[in-house]
Amino acid sequence: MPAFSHPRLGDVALAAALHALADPCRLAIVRRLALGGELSCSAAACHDVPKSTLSNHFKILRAAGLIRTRTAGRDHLSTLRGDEFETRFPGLLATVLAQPEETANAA
Amino acid sequence: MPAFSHPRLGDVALAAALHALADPCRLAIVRRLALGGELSCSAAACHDVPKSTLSNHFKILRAAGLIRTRTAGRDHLSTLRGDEFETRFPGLLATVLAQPEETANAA
DNA sequence: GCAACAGTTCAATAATTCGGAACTATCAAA
DNA sequence: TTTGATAGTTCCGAATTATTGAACTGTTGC
Repeated sequence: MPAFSHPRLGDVALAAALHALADPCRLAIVRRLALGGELSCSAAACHDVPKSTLSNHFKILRAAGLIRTRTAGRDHLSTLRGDEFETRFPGLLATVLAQPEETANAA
Repeated sequence: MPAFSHPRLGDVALAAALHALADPCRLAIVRRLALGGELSCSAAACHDVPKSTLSNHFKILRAAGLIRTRTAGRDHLSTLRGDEFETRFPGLLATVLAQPEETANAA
């Protein structure tokens, strides 16, 4: 794996960004990354998501310009592209992350 | 058509809301509604989207709690559920609408 | 009545997504 | 180096979702 391809944020469409965030598993990953630090694919594990699906989620997040992934041995560590994303889509990530942790069911 | 079913905002998941906004055609509809007023299905017309597709887009927006639709003769007029949506997802709609009009291509 | 129009629903097709199995690459130990 | 376990990706068939023409419902106006 000779490094990953990361889009320039200018090439990311708003629809792609929203789509990437519109998935509970991907959003959970982004939330964790927003706390800081790097996250390996396996450490991300939303409940029982298979490896291949998880790998695909990371790919989508990468394509949306949300994360940057580097290879470290056999791990692929990802970090948020927070500042860049903020520049491209001002306020978007912060607003989404500010939403209640999900459990949408008020009476 | 005995009126439409509109979810309580408390029953709308964040993922559903983001998904609804993650489509250029639907987002264009929401942008127009955000300017105020009601919009009929046919008046919404994004370029060359067929009626059935458009109808489905409205259905998705309705299910996401973004719009309310009422019947007026043979027209189905929709309005934004702006305040309710804002209460459920603080800042979300405003932030999305504040994003550049789309044409993501800087060098 | 009839014809035109606004939208929805249905059904078939197209496009995405999911996930198991196979594969690649790294690390650790002997 | 060889063996074995681990981290991730890729491949590809299955399940899900999206698209859209055609048929249908209800409305308006003649």
